[in-house]
Amino acid sequence: MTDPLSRVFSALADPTRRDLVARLAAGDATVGQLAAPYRVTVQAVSKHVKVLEDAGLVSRSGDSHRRPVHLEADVLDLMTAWIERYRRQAEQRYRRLDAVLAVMEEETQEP
Amino acid sequence: MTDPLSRVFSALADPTRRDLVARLAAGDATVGQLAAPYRVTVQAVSKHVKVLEDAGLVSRSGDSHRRPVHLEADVLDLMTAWIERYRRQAEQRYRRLDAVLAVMEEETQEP
DNA sequence: CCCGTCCTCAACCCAAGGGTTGACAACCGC
DNA sequence: GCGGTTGTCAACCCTTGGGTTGAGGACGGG
Repeated sequence: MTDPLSRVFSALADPTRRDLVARLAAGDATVGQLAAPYRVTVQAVSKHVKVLEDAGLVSRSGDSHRRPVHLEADVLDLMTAWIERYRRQAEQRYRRLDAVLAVMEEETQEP
Repeated sequence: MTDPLSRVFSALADPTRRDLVARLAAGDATVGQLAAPYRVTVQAVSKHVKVLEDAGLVSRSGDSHRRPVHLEADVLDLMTAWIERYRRQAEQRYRRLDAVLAVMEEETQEP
């Protein structure tokens, strides 16, 4: 599971991590702030943040100890690009099928 | 992990399953046809298809034994909706930050 | 300078996931 | 109706993943 897309999808497969992303969309935050609302330990949240970081969804620019976690929204586009590609392809198939059905309908009406 | 969004993200976290989706976007196919290109056993592919089905990404309308697997593209919108929501929110934050910086710039120029 | 706070690393536990083999049910062609 | 093809179920292996506790490292405010 070394490919970037798998990491991103896998990172967002967890509800806690999706919640982290949702909250980080509203602004940067430290690990402590992020961990506060949950009942899990700070260590667990730290792990989650690391997973998000490895997926490129999040960054911590500073080298300080109490550095804020920052959402990297660009990576989200990677997913949307993948998804949209196949959604559109499938949609096109439907349209083509509709066209075929329309032609068939026409042909039955004038033999 | 019972929530739909987690299931969808988790389903697409696997490269093989993403490939299945990609191929199904081009048209329906049976499990056998789907399994052919891979080196894993048919049972493994059958499992993958079941995961996609549980996530709602795929359906098998017929009750026949050799029923074709069909991509349900609508579910992909569920993900895009989630992603876009937070991507835009983050984007807005940037714009607001830019606005603030612009105002600060202006104020320094006319004291 | 030093104490408390904040965070991470390490080791471990248990559940879930992807893979395999083996058996078996259901269908199709004949 | 029978034999081969096609797909799924079941049991099992091993790895990954989320969680915990325990220890320890690095700052920051006094």
